[in-house]
Amino acid sequence: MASNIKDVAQKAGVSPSTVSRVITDYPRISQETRKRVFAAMKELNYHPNAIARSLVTKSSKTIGLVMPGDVNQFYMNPFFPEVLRGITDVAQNAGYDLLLSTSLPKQEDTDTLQQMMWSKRVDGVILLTVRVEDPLLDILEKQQIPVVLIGRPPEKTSITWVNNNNKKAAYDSTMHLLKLGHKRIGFIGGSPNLIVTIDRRNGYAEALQEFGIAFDPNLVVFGEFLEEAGYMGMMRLLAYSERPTSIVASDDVLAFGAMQAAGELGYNIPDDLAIVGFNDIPLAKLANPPMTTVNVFIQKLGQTAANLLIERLSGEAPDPKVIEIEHELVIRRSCGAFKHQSPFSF
Amino acid sequence: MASNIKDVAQKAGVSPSTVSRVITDYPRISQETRKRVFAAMKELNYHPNAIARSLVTKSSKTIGLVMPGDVNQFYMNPFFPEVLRGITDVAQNAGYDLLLSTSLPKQEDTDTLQQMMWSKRVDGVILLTVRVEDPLLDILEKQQIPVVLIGRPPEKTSITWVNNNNKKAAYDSTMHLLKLGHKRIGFIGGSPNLIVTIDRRNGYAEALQEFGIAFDPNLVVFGEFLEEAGYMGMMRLLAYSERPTSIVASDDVLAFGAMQAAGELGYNIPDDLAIVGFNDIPLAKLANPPMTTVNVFIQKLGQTAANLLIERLSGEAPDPKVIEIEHELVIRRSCGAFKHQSPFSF
DNA sequence: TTGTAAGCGTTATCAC
DNA sequence: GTGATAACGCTTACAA
Repeated sequence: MASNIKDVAQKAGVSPSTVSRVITDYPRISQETRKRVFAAMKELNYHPNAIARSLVTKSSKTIGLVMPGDVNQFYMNPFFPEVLRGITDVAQNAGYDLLLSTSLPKQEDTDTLQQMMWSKRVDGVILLTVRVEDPLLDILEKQQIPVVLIGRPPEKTSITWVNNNNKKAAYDSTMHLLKLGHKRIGFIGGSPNLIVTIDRRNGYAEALQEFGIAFDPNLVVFGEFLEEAGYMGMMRLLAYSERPTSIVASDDVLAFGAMQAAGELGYNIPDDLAIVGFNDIPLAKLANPPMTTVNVFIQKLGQTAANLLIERLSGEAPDPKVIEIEHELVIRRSCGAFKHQSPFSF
Repeated sequence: MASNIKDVAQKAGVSPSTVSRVITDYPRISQETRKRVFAAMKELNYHPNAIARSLVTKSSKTIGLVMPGDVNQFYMNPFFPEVLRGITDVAQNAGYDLLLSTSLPKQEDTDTLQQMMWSKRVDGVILLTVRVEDPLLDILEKQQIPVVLIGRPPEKTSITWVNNNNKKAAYDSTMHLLKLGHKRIGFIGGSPNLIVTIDRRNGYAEALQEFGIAFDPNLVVFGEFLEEAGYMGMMRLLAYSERPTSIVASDDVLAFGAMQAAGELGYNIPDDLAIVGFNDIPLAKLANPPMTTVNVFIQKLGQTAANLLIERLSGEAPDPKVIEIEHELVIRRSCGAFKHQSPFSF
């Protein structure tokens, strides 16, 4: 059933190499034979075997995607589809496919990465987030193939990465609350073993310090990047004897959970409790009240990472690069700065 | 740098075939040589070339994922990460990786599918949703490799598919509103060129009919599966001279948009306007008020599809199969049935 | 402009 | 238990 290049060659009355040349758009080939070859390909319903081609060209035109730790949980945060959107966008225009490598629950993700890097199934890898003391980084140092990180590696490395200035971003949103007059500001962080969480916490702390407000560990909680964590975190903060008047959540999903908890417990947002989120997910503007949040341009993060990787793969830009994606505080009603605003413009 | 099976063989003092046998866990091999081979592999930092292996075994241990039409938009709906979660879960346990094929914007997705199916890069394909008169189905009929559909194909086909009973599900949620006394029920549908949208609309219509309520086309709107569409759709329905007292939205994201519009325009939910959504996305319970919605067990949809495909790939279950995933109406406050309920239990 | 032949790194078949 | 050797389907010098 499945025909190969030899069949086509025979039917077209040419050699396999000629067929190969037609497939790969080799210029010096006569229109006549090209036409004959195409006809034969069509007649035999021929489709090139990408595997065989990869074996000889040593390129799979595929980008590997790796997420450390619990993949399941990573998928659940709206960050994932958004960053994937950016990566896909660039990849498809450059003719690359995407391989999601799925490590077994028991298997170390380091093994998965190793396999991916050495198996020749991908030309390059994008690592989607970075943990504190991430063992994957050691592997990446001895990279076998080009790698781009989304997120900040903990130390100086020779790896290319793209990231927001998360510290500054959290600083900005905290500062926004401080300027609105808040003195007791809580922080609800995501997974504490992710660098991004640490950076945002530090930005929060720095803003407080700049306002001469003592850092109170009882006002800081961490969880996973899930609604539940925001809900529970808010509970804890509100139960504190010196409860906060506002919250910096390091993720919109956390902020949603926090808003729900606050609402249930009889607090009005933003009057009793101002909340600022992170990421500006599509539903943020539909929250009640619409959520003030930091847009970190996730899609651009993905696009930039994919672009950097593809540049490397094309032989350009061999040096490790660092690119910072901008962020922007999107002020809506949950922080009390506005009273009304429609989420859509006509 | 990169070593191959020959290098390992040489270093271990055995033949390449023996090394291959060690790699593939061939039983009849002496512990002695096995140990020597492993040592050599480690010393040379050898990793098998998956491409070369695929070429001869004719299997890539990879499942292809295809979504028709605008990939970008598909990613944006929470359905995507959730179904992917289910697929990943099963795939990783069976040792399969996932390939996201990204068709160029201009390129027909039929071409992309063809390429994927013939290029030998994937062993099977999961098609993530089905359009009305989907041209991809014609291609799938002449399947080259096993395929599983998520969603209902429009006619009798010889393809394996898994789906919710979307008609029944919409019937159930509409019936719920009817039993609460609603007579004017609006329908906000997603993309009208998707089978799932049509099925849900039909279930809605059937319930009305059963209650002897005339179908009013002015109470039915369609859009994309995005917040904006729900917002705009709601506007249109509320502007109607005989405005609805309740809404069946065929997606939670649409319902969010609809709730936002209603709120802005001064309607109280559920008192002035009851709303029922679809999918039970994580944020549904955090809506204000918490959203009544149909849980369609998206993750299970993905798991089942992956399982069916992998069964086929393992040589089992060669006949086309159809599996229906259950659904469940999750009653929260947006339809007025309850007044209060906490989204989390302790 | 086209053909011949070697080789990409494996596994499978058949010996021994 | 282990080793030669021939594929797998393609690209790419090198020749013509």
